[in-house]
Amino acid sequence: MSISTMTIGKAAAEAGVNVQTIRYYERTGLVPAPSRTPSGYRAYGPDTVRLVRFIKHAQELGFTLAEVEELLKLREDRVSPCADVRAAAVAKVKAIEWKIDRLVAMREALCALIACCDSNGSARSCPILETLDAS
Amino acid sequence: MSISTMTIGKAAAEAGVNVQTIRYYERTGLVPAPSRTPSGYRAYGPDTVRLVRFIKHAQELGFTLAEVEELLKLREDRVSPCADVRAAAVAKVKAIEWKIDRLVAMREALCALIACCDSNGSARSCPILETLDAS
DNA sequence: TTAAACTATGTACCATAGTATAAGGTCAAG
DNA sequence: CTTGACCTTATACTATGGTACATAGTTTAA
Repeated sequence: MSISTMTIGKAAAEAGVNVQTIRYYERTGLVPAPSRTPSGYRAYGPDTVRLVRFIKHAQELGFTLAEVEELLKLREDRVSPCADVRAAAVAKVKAIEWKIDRLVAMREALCALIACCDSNGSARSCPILETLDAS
Repeated sequence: MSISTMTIGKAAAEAGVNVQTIRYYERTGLVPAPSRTPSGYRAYGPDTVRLVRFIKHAQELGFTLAEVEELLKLREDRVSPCADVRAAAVAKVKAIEWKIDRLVAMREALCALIACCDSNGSARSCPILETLDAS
């Protein structure tokens, strides 16, 4: 194990996931297979920790692993013919903006609910369903 | 089937889901069991369609069905002692704001990627991982 | 009045994203 | 030089969110 490489246990701890999760990502091709020590132990550099953290952050935002893979492909392909890559990135931005808009609407609805709760008025119609109803 | 009630097929079509999905939501308690026609057919009013659409919208924003249930409970409980409900709503708002912030960061990263793609410069480091790295 | 198109229940299956377990090999500390 | 904490592969199991299928009853339109 050279300097600045680590075992899977260390990498998993640093990334805040468990060991099996990293192996699962490797199996599915989301995280590249690392080099091995002479005895067969996986030897990870800090990039893998960053990558796994990225995956977790993206998942918390509601991206599936398949979508994360797309995002990662954008990064990898950015040197090659730009047209497709750019289109994919633009599509992702649109999807993200749609999510942001809907989350903002949901926040407004919840804040209205809280305000209504504060003023303790009699129960009228719920602002959540109303706001989210508009597709 | 009275006026303004519909069969499960009609309700599912209006909500844009399939029939089994509504039955699944009923089984899990997410959607209330509707009244039945004499022959045992479920008779839905327009509220169910709205509810199912709400669930689908919330899911698209990355909320799990369990979280959707929480959101719906906020609505139902809003007449009862406000303290807990308010706290739950505030917590949800915080979670939503966290999602918004991260999505904005992700959008910025992707826009930077697009800009870099447009200017067609030589490949430097990827802005996606950098921006999302900050937890 | 009968065939198509719906509905009912119940059970089984699917994809996604892991998590656990078994059976064994490796390494570092006492 | 062994004990315990780590690593290996392989396989099985879990939870979530449905989806499909089998079997049967109902409704509707030609």
